[in-house]
Amino acid sequence: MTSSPAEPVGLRERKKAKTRAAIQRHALRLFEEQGYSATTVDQIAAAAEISPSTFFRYFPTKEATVLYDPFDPVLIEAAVAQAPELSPIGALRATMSFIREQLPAGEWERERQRQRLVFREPELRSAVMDKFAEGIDLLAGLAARRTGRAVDDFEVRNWAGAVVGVVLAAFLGAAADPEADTLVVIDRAVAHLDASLPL
Amino acid sequence: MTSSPAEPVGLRERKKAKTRAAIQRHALRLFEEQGYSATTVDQIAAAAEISPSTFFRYFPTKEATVLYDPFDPVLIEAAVAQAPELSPIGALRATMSFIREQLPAGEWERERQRQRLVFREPELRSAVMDKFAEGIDLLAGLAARRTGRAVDDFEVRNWAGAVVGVVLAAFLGAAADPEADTLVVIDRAVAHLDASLPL
DNA sequence: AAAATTATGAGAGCTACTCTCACTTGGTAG
DNA sequence: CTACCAAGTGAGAGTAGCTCTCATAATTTT
Repeated sequence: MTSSPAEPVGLRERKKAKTRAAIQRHALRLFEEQGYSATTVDQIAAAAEISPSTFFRYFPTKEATVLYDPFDPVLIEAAVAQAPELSPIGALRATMSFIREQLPAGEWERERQRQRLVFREPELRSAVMDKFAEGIDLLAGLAARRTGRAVDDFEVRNWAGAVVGVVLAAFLGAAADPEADTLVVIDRAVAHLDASLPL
Repeated sequence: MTSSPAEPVGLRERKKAKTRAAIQRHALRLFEEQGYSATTVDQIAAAAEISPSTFFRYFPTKEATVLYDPFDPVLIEAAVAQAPELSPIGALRATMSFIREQLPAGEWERERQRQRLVFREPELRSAVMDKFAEGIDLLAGLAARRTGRAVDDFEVRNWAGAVVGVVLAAFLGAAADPEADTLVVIDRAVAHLDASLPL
């Protein structure tokens, strides 16, 4: 029984991780160069030097190559682990500082590229929206734990919805302006919301 | 003051409207009965007694049969037309009362069915999320006009994001509970937001 | 080194969606 | 009323995403 996504040990595991990374790298590059829908799975497979059928063993769909984010679970963990005396928004903002400090510059640049791609291509944007919906549950859970309220408390859920909405608006704004620093824009947005709708 | 989409005049137009309605009706019925992905376009076409190629002349994609809402533009128009002295949230709430009063009971029941379907099927949910993103622009425009601010004003966009987020959270909650009255739930949510984050 | 496990590739098949072309039907002008 | 034009339709071919199966090759394990 293999364990959780720590670091791959056997040769097999390492090879798999490498193949997965190669597929994603080439996919993102091709999408950037020729656009998302103009790029076929066969092209990605050819670039990554695997067969098309192998592609689908690594990613369930073409769009998963863009949506897949190995840092996601790490961030959630980091958010949960923030000092318990912080308010929900405080914890959120602290997590964002954490990202900025911890993530190597190269990784962050790639992450930005991914974001631009996702918000530019309509097909991908709708897929991402789903993640924002999940975010409501996630945030409600986080806030409930910190404030001692129930997860399905009306005010908690409403608050979580407002936060996600504000972040979404900030993202959409930042995606349009390539100069904008996403994290700064989001921080400003949640700070402003927190000032009038704290929890 | 038109409460329903423009009425077709010629025989041709009427026939087209009828075909479109038939396709959508059969599609929704089949989705309800067998699930969305288990239903093929060919089945829908057969049920509506048209050829598969004709299907795509009426709807660009399979999911469009669920997403297509002829009342959408009517609602937007209604929202814009609300008394100018109302606050943005006031106008929004007034528009919802308007829906309740104007829409025949049967139509509203069908609309609820559509909503349930859309939030249950993951493929459809992500498609709908895109509409919420559009909603931010829409609301920002509405609010900007009513308050005399710019559409890309930071507070206006942030407010619009919060409203959409809160509505989204309410929708997700209402979709889970078949007893809930969607309009009431949404009204409560925006009222609560308005109390602390007015514009 | 043999055996058990697992990754891979080739290929067949399904479905959403696009495009072209010939045919029919509704609207209209003479 | 007829004759013509425009618009709606269906048949069929083709592309791409995605699934499934089966034989082969690679990696562990014994």
